[in-house]
Amino acid sequence: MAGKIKAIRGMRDILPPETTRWQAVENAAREVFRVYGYREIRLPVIERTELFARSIGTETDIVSKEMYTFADRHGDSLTLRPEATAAVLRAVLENGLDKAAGVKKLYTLGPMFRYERPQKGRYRQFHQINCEALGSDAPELDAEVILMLSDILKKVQLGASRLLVNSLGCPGCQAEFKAGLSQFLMSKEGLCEDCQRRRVTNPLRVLDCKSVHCKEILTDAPVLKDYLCPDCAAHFARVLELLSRFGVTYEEQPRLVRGLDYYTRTAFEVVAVGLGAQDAVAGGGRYNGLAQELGGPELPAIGFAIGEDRLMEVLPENLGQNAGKTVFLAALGDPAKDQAFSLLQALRQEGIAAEMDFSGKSLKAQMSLADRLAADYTVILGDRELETGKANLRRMATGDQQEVSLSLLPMVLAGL
RNA sequence: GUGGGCGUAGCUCAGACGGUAGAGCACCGGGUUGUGGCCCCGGUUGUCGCGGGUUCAAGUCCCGUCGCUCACCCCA
Repeated sequence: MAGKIKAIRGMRDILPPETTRWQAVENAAREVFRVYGYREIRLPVIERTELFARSIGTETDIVSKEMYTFADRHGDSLTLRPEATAAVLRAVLENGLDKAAGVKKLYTLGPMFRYERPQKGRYRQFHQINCEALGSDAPELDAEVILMLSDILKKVQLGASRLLVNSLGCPGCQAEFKAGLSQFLMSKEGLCEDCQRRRVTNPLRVLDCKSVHCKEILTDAPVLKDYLCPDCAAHFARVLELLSRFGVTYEEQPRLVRGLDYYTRTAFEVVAVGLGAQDAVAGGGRYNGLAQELGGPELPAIGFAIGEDRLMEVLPENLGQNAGKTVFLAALGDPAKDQAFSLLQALRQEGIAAEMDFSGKSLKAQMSLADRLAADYTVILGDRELETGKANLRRMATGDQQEVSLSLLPMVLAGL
């Protein structure tokens, strides 16, 4: 144990049967994306460091202290992606996808990396399901994206959760709010150390400080909603109206600002109960200025990320475990084994999950194995069966057994 | 980066005052010369995280170290 090489800190193996649940979630997401017109994009997990620095914001925790950054052999500074949006946008601009007609709807799945101290629901390599809709500032799109997220979460049977929404305004009103907030914060004593720094560098971040003392001070801080310009206010109202119309329950959360600098207007988060401190299973928002920030054209967009690792923690244990039937072939003696192997392949070609033992176990041991593999049926094949041309077909749940002609077995099993 | 808890068999864990390592589960075999799940019997598995110290003797005490975990922070 001492000398064995282990997975590195904050990274882990996801093993069966757990992987079945992951597949169920990913399949559900793909299906929902399909009906909403989203298509998959696959991206590198490494990008130039500058991409993230410019998009996420140098003052954010992600960029300032959580990135896996290293120099490659040519001395270029590269970073394991801490999130997907910047990379999606880079790919869109680089490949000219933004020039296509209509709203560009993309999704992507995969690992992200952040160098943080691991804890429950927080890993250094974690997995996200991401979607991005680019090319429209219409509030209907905001609503659609949130509805789609809601559909996915419903489909995977997420239990108790809350949807928090807020509007961060456009650069215009957000700047005004920041100024007002800044003034307010500067006039206050006793903010925590972090917030004293943040009130200068990024006053919005102070709003979701967890310190009870800071929260107290913030109770009569200016509220973003009061600062929204008419356009932003109307946009937000329309989004909320649509959510209500489709029966999505949400909570307005005026303190929700999120950790990335690029968000504008709609921001939202889904928190699950029973997850401990890291309870956000999904989060997202609009990022109208990001494309230009990255040297592209004006390209209003909105997206979200689902944290798969966290989501798994609260989903039903048996998610996706309703596989089709399994057949086990128990063979006695070499001639029967040989025959069984042919049958094994015949069943598999029919799409039936079939297994047998190659090691020459006793029938008892093979039955036991069939049981542990959760076989629904076991075919027993020995010299006697080879002679009569009929195998014993045993239904494991009941123990009922019947003789079936060997040549008919694949057909009979397919029909069960 | 900061704090708390914990590191004993593949897994979950027990090991009062230091005396030379156990249980359950799992796994393999037998009870049934060709029939699983229950039951019974037998068997395999450990550098007691690592290093050092105290001691006749350390899983047990002390120091250090590494790892895991939860929380702060932050976020998916």
